[in-house]
Amino acid sequence: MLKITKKTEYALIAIRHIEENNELVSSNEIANKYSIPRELMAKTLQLMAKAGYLKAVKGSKGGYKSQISLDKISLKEFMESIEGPLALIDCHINDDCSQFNECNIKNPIKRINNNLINFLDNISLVEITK
Amino acid sequence: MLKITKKTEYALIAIRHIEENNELVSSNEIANKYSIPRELMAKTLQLMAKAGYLKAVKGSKGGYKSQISLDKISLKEFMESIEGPLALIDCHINDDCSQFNECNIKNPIKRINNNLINFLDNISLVEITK
DNA sequence: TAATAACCGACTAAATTAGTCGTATATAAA
DNA sequence: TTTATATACGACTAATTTAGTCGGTTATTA
Repeated sequence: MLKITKKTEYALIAIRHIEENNELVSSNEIANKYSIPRELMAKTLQLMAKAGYLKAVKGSKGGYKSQISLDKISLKEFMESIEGPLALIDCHINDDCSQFNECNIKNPIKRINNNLINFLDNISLVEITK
Repeated sequence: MLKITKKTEYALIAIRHIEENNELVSSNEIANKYSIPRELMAKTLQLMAKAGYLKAVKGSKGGYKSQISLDKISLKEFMESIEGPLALIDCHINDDCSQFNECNIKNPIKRINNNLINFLDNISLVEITK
C-alpha cells in the first residue's frame, strides 16, 4: 500500500545518475552499476526520453543525457509521466465504480487525495539529488 | 502506484458508518449498504475490533460499535493498524535490499517518505466524516 | 561488417491484493 | 432446546498489478 513502483524507483535512480554525469550514459551502464535488470532499465529510459526528460542518442557510443533542469519538474509530474495519473483510489480517475452512489467516503478521500497530489507537486526533482 | 487498498477503503467506509450510528451495526448491514463483499467486510471489521477501534458484540442482534474518538486517531495510525507499516519503498521497512549499497536515492526517498508519513499523521480520522 | 546502443511490442513470472469457504463460538428469540 | 444470526479465524483461490524477459528493428561508430 502507498508504494511507488520499481519503474519509478529506477527512473529516479537513473535521472540522478545522468544528472551527475555530463557525458552520455548508456542504459547498460546504469543497469550494471545499480544492479537493475538491463531490459527494464532500458524500457524505463525510453519512457523518460519519450516524456522529454532525456535526449537519446542511438548507436555505438550512444546513450542518454539530461534535457531538463530538475528544479523545474515536480515529483508529481515526473511520476505521472511514467505511471499515469496518480490517485489513492481508482474512482478518482475513471469514475466507473459500481459502489459509487452509496459511497460515504468519496468526498473526504478526494480531498485527502488532492492534498497528497499537492504535496508531491511541491517537491521538486532536485530533492532527489540531495 | 500510491494506491490505498480496498481493505483500508472498506475500513474507512465502515468507521464512518458506525460513527454515525449510535446502535450496534452488523457486518452484513454495512456490506449490503455499500455493496462490499460480506466476508471481506467481516474480516476487516474483525481487524478493527482487534486494533481496539471497535467493540464487538457476538450473537444474534450483535454487531459493532465505535470505541474511539475519531479526532484522537490519525489516518497514518489507522492505516498502519490495518495494513502494517507504511513506506514508499520496501527497504525503509526491512533493510534487505540487495541493491542497497549503490543506491543513490535511498536518502532522498527516505526523507520524502518521512514527510509523507508526517502528512498522513497530521490528518485526523475526523476528516473522513466531513 | 561487427559491435553496441536505442526502440518497441509481446510475452511470462512473481507478488500483491481481493475475495471465498468452512468451521467454531456466542447470543437472542421462537 | 432449536433456529437464526452474529462475530472469529484460518486456509484457500482468483484476479490484478507489477516486475522482468525475449525477439527483432534501426542507428551509429570503429
